[in-house]
Amino acid sequence: MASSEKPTGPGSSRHAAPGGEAATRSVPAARDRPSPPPNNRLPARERAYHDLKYRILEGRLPPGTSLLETEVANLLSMSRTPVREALIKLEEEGLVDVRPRHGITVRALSSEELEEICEVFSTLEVKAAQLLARRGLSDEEYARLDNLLNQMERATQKPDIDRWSQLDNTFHSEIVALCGNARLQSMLRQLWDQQYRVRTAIAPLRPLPVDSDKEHRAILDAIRKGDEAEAARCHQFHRERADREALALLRNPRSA
Amino acid sequence: MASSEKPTGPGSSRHAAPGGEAATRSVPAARDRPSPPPNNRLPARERAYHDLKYRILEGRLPPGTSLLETEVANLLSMSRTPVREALIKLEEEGLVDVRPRHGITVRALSSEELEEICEVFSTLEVKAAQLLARRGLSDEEYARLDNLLNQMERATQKPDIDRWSQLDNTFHSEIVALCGNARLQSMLRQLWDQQYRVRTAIAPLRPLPVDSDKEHRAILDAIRKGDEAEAARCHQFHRERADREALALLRNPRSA
DNA sequence: CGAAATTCTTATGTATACATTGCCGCCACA
DNA sequence: TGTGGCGGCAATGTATACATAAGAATTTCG
Repeated sequence: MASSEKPTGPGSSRHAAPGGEAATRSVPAARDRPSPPPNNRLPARERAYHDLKYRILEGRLPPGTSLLETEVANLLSMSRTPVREALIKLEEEGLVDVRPRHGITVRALSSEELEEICEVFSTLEVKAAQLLARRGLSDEEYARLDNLLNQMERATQKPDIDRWSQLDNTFHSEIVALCGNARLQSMLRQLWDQQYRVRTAIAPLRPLPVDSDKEHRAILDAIRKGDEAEAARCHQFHRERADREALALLRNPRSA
Repeated sequence: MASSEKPTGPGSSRHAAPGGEAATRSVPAARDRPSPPPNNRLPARERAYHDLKYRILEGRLPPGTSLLETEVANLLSMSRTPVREALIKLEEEGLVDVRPRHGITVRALSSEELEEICEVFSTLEVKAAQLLARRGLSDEEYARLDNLLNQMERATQKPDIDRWSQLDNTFHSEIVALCGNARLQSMLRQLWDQQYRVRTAIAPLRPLPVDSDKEHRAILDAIRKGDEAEAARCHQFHRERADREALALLRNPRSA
């Protein structure tokens, strides 16, 4: 629920950056690589928030890093006040721990916590697929998703895992974005951020995603047919398999 | 007006997590009436946070109320700094809107938003029941839940709707607390707070909860048996019926 | 030598002063 | 009468000064 991107705000059109990219896509591709902090004339608090979040997600402030408020303020060349305010948000979002006399610490997820997050994440994403099946897809939307899957299959064949991962993120986040429940979307977004580092860490280690490609097809077909139960089942199957795979990769530290 | 706090004893927050660092965040005896702000020697920011949250949930700051930072600071007899920090958290939790030159506004949920929240809430609560069925219940835990249901049935017969509602909250929050997923629990807690005013508003209007009593039994039985699918199905059925009822009550403004 | 108390350091919590900037109303002009 | 610009106001954003209290270090007493 980052206040910088209000999910539903009825009249909440924040003074958008003069970049003017918002109007092209109806839905800002929710989940993807973290965007670099906007250098615009944003208030310092926002700069601090985005900048810190970016550094954390990118791993430039790795888990366990611990800094004093003053150090962060110096790092960002501003006073402690906006830094504190940004840190409150980051803490609320679960990205940092604030321990009153020991500075702030970039949160490291234990594998239990990661599992908990995965569980919630999957539950909600499955729900999104189900809702989308209920809501239905326009031809245009279907074409877009179909196109994504085609690209992914091509990426699998090359193979270009990096590109595939990116498309995969897009596919999943599109489904969530289209499902029509903004709250669901924003909660997933937050959980995504919390997992981000881990996911990117294991992405290159994954086996060729042929299974995923097939499962994605099944999900899209079920959604297209408007078969809620089937969509939920397919998506759940997909998530469970993928999460099992991911958690296994994490436990086997073959990453080094 | 029996506002007897602490319905759950000190033994209820038994998290058998292997990691010893479970003390990251206090486990606020799940879901219940909002507790009055602790007058202890808490930092001002915390006082502001709890105090405002309490007032909002209790309806003493009704939706739509709008105040300037300075006004809030005066109201709470402290400077703007801790107030701002508290407001950031409240905004992040979706309880207030902060519009840069117009002060803060206590958030009013549209019925669409409420529906969205319900959807997410139900999804997660059903998951909690499923997880709990998987994890299993100790005899002591079962006895406690069983006891709750007995009390509820008695409350239904009297009838004492107020007490029933309170027990109902306890039952549901116990299930969530026992399910073992702390993240799930905290997200549900937050969604609960967002719905709180609405729920309490319609609670007295509901018909006699005989259906709910039966459904609760079915849920508890399924959990006891360790039948995940059945537990999920029962809980989902329960939630869907209850939510439908609640949303219908809301649309018919017989409340006046 | 060890433990406890006391002082000392310093990070944080809070207040306040100051800068900034959006907003409102007023007035000139068409 | 409607519109657009301008000036003043006042609320917020930010910096900084100060109070407080948690740890750390040191010293003293057993």
